[in-house]
Amino acid sequence: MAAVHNMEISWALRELADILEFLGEDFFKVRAYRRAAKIIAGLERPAEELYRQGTLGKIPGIGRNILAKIGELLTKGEMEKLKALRQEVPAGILEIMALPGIGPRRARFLYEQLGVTSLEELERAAREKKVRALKGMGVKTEMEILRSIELVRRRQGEVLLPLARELARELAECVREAPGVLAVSVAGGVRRWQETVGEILLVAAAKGAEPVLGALAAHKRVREVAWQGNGGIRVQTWWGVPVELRVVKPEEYGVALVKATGSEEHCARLFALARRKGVSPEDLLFPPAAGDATQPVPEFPGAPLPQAEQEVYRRLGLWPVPPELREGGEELEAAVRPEPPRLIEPGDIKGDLHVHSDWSDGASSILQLVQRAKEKGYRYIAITDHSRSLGVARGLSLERLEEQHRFIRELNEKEKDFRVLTGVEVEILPRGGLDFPEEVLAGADVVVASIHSGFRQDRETITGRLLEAIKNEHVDIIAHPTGRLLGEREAYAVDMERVLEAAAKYGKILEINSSPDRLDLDPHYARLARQYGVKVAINSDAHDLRRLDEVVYGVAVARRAWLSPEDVVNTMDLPDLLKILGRS
DNA sequence: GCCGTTTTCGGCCCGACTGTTTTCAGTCG
Repeated sequence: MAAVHNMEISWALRELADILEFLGEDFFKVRAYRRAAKIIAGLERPAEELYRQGTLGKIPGIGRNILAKIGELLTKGEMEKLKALRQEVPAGILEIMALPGIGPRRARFLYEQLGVTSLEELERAAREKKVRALKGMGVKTEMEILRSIELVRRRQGEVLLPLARELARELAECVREAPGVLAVSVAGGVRRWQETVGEILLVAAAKGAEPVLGALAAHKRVREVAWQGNGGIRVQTWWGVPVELRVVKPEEYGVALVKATGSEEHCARLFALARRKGVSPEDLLFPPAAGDATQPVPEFPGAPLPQAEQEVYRRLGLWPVPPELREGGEELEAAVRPEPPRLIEPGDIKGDLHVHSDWSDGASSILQLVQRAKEKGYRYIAITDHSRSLGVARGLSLERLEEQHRFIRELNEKEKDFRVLTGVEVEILPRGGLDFPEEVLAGADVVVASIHSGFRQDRETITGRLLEAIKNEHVDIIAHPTGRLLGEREAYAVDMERVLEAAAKYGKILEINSSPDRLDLDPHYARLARQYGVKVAINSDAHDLRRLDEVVYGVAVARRAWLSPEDVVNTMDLPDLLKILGRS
């Protein structure tokens, strides 16, 4: 593992971009840094490796300057320019600039007019009604600022799942290699595939705790030790996520993993059940079996559980409950039944119905996407680039769309056992209606419709736009139905029950968007979808090759919603799928 | 900042929405 993680390089570049933007630097320069940050974050291999090989600078978007800055970070541990700029700009201003509705200009204006350099100071100024007095700002802006600050506060300390998984993987590896460790596993929200987490829990089995605790404390990602003792340690990391490790005696491993993985509710009910059944704590002691330590952070939802943990559930007369279900709902009642539900697994997915290519704002060519889809074992993939009105995403004009569909049809003539579906992600326009005329939509294999504008419209308006799209006979799938961006933007005001009702009536599919910052539908609505008889599609919405793999996050959402393969359209073989899409 | 190869300088990003305003600046996707 590289010493400097790709994420860390990406963060540094992004911070550089933010500061330069605040300072009023040229738009294109700022964008260049942002692009580079995104490119580095999307790399499949450590940038450090590529840098040493001399191939990092060959990637489009990484030019001489940015390459040199990355080099500095890799060799000296910091970027000179970033260090210097940090002196110039108080860190809190970047937080102000990150508020929705506040860009570089307003952040600068607030700073100059009110002298605010942090969220706290801005909040005070807003409460004292000083913001509304400024030129160009009013009561609404002031209220909006207070609301956004509230939102930021609430999500503080929560990170998206992929970041937590990455950190957990590194630290678990380190623990596994510590002396005397028999097994280690991540637990808690990460293991339950919760969408965001506030901490990472690790459980290890070892004869002696001290050397194991010491190994974690000495890890390079660890910033400081919060506490240590009694077989446990809690540390703060440089990535901002606290990590707690519990080291238990080998025979306690299974039950310790159960306790550390389930929600409080799940565990309380589980151990109440044990008492009712007269199962003593001694009856629940199971040491790790051979092979229990193979994968500390499960690679995909539905991965096999450690034997020691399975034994705990079996001893209580239950089938081993998958971590994604351990939320304290009805999973324990369900688990007394002889057969566990057949939850969807990544291997059930036969294709992706929402993918962007370099024809619009994707980074990869159609051929690359097709190649990767085949490698993943898919039978089909739909290329669904943006429609014309989404300018920033280089939305396709009518002519470009037709050209692309011609290209794809020609491609299919050479394909055997694989089908590239023509598609489009068509804008649901702010005033209602769709961005392409009927006859164009009629010509596509898959029409994905979604909202990218007018997020702040009222409930009636937004719901109305979605209902209109659902009623359109050519629309197949509503993508990211609530529009939320985790940690950035709340869902728009939508009456999801009416949307589901309409989707059921018109036979439309709702998406579980697998992007880790969307996960939209969420488990609650995904489950509701099934109750309404609405099928879902688990799509990646990938903008590059690597993100095709994010579909596991969507599968995790579906599992958390108790969905089976038959609830999900892209588990179907092509003929059945085409039938559902009305294209057979 | 990056890129190109009719190149080493000029193009790259644009339309819509929002809140504040009577004509527009700032923000966003």
